[in-house]
Amino acid sequence: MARLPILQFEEKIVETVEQNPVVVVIGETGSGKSTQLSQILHRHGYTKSGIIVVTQPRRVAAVSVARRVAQELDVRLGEEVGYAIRFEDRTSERTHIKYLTDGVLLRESLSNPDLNQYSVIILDEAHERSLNTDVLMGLVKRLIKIRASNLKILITSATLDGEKVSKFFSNCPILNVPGKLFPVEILHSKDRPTSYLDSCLKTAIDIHVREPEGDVLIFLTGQDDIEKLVSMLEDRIQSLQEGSCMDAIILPLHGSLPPEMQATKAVMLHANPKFDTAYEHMNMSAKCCQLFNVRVFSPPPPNCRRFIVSTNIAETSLTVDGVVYVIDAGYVKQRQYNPSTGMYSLDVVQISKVQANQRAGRAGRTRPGKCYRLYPSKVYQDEFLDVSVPEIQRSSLAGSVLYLKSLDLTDIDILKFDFLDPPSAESLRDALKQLYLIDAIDESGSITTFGRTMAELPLEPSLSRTLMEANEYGCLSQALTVVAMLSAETMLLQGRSKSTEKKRKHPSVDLPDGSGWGDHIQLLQIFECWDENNYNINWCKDNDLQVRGMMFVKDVRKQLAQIMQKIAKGSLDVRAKQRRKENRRDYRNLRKALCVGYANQLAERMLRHNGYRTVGFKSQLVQVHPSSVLKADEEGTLPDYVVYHELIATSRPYMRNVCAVEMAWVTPILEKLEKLDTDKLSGGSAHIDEVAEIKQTEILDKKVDGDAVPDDRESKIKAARERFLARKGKN
DNA sequence: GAGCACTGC
Repeated sequence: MARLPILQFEEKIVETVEQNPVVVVIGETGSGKSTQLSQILHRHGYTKSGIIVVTQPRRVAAVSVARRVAQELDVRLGEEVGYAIRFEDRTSERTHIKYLTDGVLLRESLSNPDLNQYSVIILDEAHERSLNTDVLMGLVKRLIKIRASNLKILITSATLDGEKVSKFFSNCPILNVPGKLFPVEILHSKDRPTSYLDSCLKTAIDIHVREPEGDVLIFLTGQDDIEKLVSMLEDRIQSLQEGSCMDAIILPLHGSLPPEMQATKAVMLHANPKFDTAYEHMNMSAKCCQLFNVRVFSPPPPNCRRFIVSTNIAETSLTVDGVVYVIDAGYVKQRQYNPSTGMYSLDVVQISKVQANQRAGRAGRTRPGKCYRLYPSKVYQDEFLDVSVPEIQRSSLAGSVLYLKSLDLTDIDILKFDFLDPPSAESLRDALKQLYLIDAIDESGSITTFGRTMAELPLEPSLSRTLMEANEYGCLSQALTVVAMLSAETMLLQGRSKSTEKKRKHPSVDLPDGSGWGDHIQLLQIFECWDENNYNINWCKDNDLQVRGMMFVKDVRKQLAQIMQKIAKGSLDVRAKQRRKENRRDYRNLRKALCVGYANQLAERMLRHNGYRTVGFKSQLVQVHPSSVLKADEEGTLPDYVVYHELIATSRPYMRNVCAVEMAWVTPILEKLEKLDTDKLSGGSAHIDEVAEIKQTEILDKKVDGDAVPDDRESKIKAARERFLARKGKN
């Protein structure tokens, strides 16, 4: 193997690390930073005083990089070199180089905040700015003050972000390590196309007709566009394929393709020689096998060009060999959270410069390539952000804030926690409100005993709270199942594109329906069915459930059950097979526990129709998602109150995964909302208060569904209750 | 009566 570029910098790296507590390393693709930095420092004695730990944002990366390093050092994986990911810890007492996902490192620092066992912490791929990496950056910044004498931090980032990270760490030095990419010629379009798909199609055909062999990778935003372009390409290429040019294979690539893809991905990344066995074991459908084994991950037949039409999954998560041409439409689909409404939306946004460069780089892995950008270079220069908006500014922060509170960093004010890019004050306030409503913090913002326990569970706080309440009501086993199912929800149903939809003969007729109580109950019933069928894999297939998703649920459930056992310090009945007695008919206790956990995700039905308005947020009209199994009564009326798992704005604002609850359980929440004082919650943090005041006024200005609402919070809540009671009297 | 990019504990 050719010598990796990074090795020429070995002395420089060691010298810089020797003299500085923090070093930023800019390493382009192919520089070997992920595998070599740890080994370089190991060679220079940094494993004598502790372990060198390297974080990765993805599990496959942690595993495959660890495997590679073990190979290079000629040791057995899990001994001197190991890795730790969720459900799998392959390290031993002899481990001195350890790869892990950033989430695992956060969990570790929960029980050992100073991370004393580590002599070096390397935060790899920090430019991806995952929520966990951002929290870690804040934590290590604090750590180097405490452990100045015996801790070294390395942060790897992208060219455009290095200065900023360096500044964050008191202007620490930046080392540049070149990559091993071939040159990629960048071609910008003159104008922005009126139709991206047409423009993609034209560019792709031009390449196919004019350019020498080499695969084409096309970046689009989602499944819909991908399917459209695939069929457009098929049509067009068929019409010109009269021996005038080489053959073509057109392949879609996105996350909702069958689960076998994921497994294949892992196999490929690990370059597993047992590929064939693994492949048989995965029991692939003929189509999938064609797509992912024969086609995307192995070279095309001679005189044949592949067109891979992909989401940004091909940007970082997965590498397709043989790509020489990239077509970049310049957009990506991003999930964002709005803290004032509690609503998520999935928006198409422009990519950042870092993303654009990453995409272009995909053309230069095997030989010089070309990247066709369907936007002018002026747009790239003037409009694109340097780096994508970090996840921490696009997510609900309840989990992260609870985590930080539970660390008890007495020397740090959580609300002024030193983030590379701080989240908005509004977002922090929203997190505090959520935590207060589920008893994780008290009215002055201090973490409660409840909150500490909740922080130990690898779940969203609302679900942790549900488990704890369920434990009180004797329905822990059911609640464990529900929250585990929710953690895997997107992996459960088979990917259903419009074309596969038609092919399906019987759309899951045999699955339980939640007995009218809603989607959580249905999820519970589905798992119970599987349990009754002894976790039979064929049962999943018969019911159009992804096997991998269901297996994941089983793992999550087991992990959560273990943690709950530990917390309760006694033996709990967490068996899925537990005899379900009186609770089975109306799932009353379970629904009650969900209501307590989802105190911040409550909605009240409107008087005259089946629309709902959210309670506790700036009031909005929302609807039950059409995919829900929640049932109306004989008169066609939905339940007066529901809790929901998430609000998502697509064509309209929808509540996804709803559960019917009762008025009596809602009252305590309304009372708590009445007492809510965000100023007090944020512990008098000045900058928070300012913004809070402004927003408060905004919230109270809003009206609800045409009904004039008194202009203050207290009477608004009272009015809501009165309206409800009036309605109740009618029935 | 609708549809969803990608990760992770």
